[in-house]
Amino acid sequence: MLNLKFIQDNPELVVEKLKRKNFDASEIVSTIIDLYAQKNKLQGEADEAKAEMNKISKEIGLLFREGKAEEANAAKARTSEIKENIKQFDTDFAAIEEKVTNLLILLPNLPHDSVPSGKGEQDNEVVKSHGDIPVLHENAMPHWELATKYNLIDFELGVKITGAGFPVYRGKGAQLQRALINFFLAEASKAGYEEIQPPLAVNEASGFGTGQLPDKEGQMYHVTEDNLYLIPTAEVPVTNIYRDVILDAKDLPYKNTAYSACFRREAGSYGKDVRGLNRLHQFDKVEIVQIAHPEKSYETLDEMVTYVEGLVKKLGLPYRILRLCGGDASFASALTYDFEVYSTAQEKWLEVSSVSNFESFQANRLKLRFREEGVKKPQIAHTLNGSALALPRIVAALLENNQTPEGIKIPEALVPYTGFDIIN
RNA sequence: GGAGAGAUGGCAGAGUGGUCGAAUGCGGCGGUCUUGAAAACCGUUGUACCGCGAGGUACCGGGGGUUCGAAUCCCUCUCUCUCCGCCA
Repeated sequence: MLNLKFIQDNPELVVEKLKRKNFDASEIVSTIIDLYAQKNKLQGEADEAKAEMNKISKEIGLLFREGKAEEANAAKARTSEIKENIKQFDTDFAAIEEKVTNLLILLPNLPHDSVPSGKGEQDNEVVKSHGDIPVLHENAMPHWELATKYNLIDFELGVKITGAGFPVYRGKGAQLQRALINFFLAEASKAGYEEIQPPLAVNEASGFGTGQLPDKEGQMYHVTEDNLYLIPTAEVPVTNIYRDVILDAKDLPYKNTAYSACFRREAGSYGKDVRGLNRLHQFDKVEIVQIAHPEKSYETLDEMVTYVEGLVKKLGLPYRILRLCGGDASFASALTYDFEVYSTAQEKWLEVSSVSNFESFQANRLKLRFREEGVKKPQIAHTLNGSALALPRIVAALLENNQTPEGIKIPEALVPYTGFDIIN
C-alpha cells in the first residue's frame, strides 16, 4: 500500500512511475487526492464539534458538582444539536476513509528506476547467465519419468490421497527433499539468518499484512470453520512477526529464514506447464526475509541476490538472473530479480527463486516501523524477501540435468545432507 | 466438547460514570552525585490524524448502544488463560 501523504505530495510522479507497470493510475490518484481533501475538511469540522462537546460536558460536570443543577440542565439542552452533527461527521468521515482505503489497495507499488519497461516475460532483462547446459545421453528423460523410474515421487498416489498437485515423495526422493531443506537452512544460518519455524496457517490480519488479502484470496486455501488460511509462502507468517512493531534503527537489518510447506490453489492455471513438479498445490520452500533501513534496502537486495546465486552455484545448476520488467513484476514489489535454472530434458528455464524489495509497500500495511536514535517520530521500514530456494523445480532440474546412464548424480555440496551420491 | 475467569501504555498492574491519555512499580532515556560504575535522588518516557503554530481530535481487544459525559454501565463478536474431557 502506498503512503497517502506521498501520493498527495507527488501525484504526477506516482502516475508516471506506474505507467512502467502498465497501470493507468491517473483516475485513482486524482480521486484519492480529492477524497483526501474532503476527509481533512471533515476532520477539521468534526474535531471542532467534538472539542465543543468535550468542553460543555466538562462544564456540566463542574456545575453539578457545585449543585447548580438548573444551569447544568440548560447546558445539556445545547448539546443535542452538536451531538447530531458529530454523528453525521463521523458517518461521512468513515465512508470517505473506506473509499480512500479501497482505492489505495488498488495501486501497485512504484517500480524502482532500474525496472525495465515491458509487457511480460519476454521483456525481462537477463542480468547474468552462468553455467553450461549439459549435453544429455540418448534416451534422457524428463523428471516425471525419472521420478517414476527410480521410485522417487508418486504423482498418482498423491491424486488418490489428496488430489492433483500433491505429490508423494518416497525413498530417496523423500530423502533428497529433506537434504535440500537442511542444506538451504544450514546455508542461511551461516549467512546470518535466524531460523524460524512458523505456523503453516495464518489469520486474516496476517493475510492482509503481507498483501494476500483481500486481492489474492482465491489463491489461498481457506479453512472456513476457523477462518484461517494455509500459507502460500513462509513470507506471510515470518513477515507478520513484524506487524505492528516499532524497531530500533540500530537493530536493523533483521534477517530471518524459514522452511515451510507452501499451499497454493493455483486456480485457473491448469493445462499449461503443470506437468510433474513444475506447478504444485503443495511444495516445500526455504524463504529468506529481511527488514531493512530504507537507505540500505537496495544494498540488502544485492546481498540477497548474491546469496541465492551462491546456492544455485553450489548445486551446479546452469542459471540466469532476470530483472523483471514492469509488466512481469508483482503488484507489491519495487524491484524483483528472478532466478531460473535450466531444465535440460524439458528444454526450458524454470523459475526457482524470486528476490524482491518491497520498500515500504508491505511495511505500510503492516505498520512496521523503526525509530532512529534520538528521533521521536517512527519511520516505515523496508521489507525484502526471496526464495532460497523453492524445492520442486530445483529437484526437477537436478534430476534431469544430472541423469546419466548409471543413475542420477547428487551434487557434491548436497552429499553430506543426502548421505548418498547417486540415485540408481 | 463442558464449566469458569479475563483482555488497560515496552512489561507488570491500579482504576467501576466527570479535572483519566490513564496511578504505582519495573524497564528505557536525560541529569545530580562519583576517578569510573553501581546504589540513591531528580526529571522525562505511547501511537495516529488535523493544524504554519498555539493547539485540537481519536485510541484502555473489535463493533454497536445508554448518557451532557464511558477504560468504567449494557449488547455483541474475537481472542487469551484456568479446570474437566479428549489427544500427538
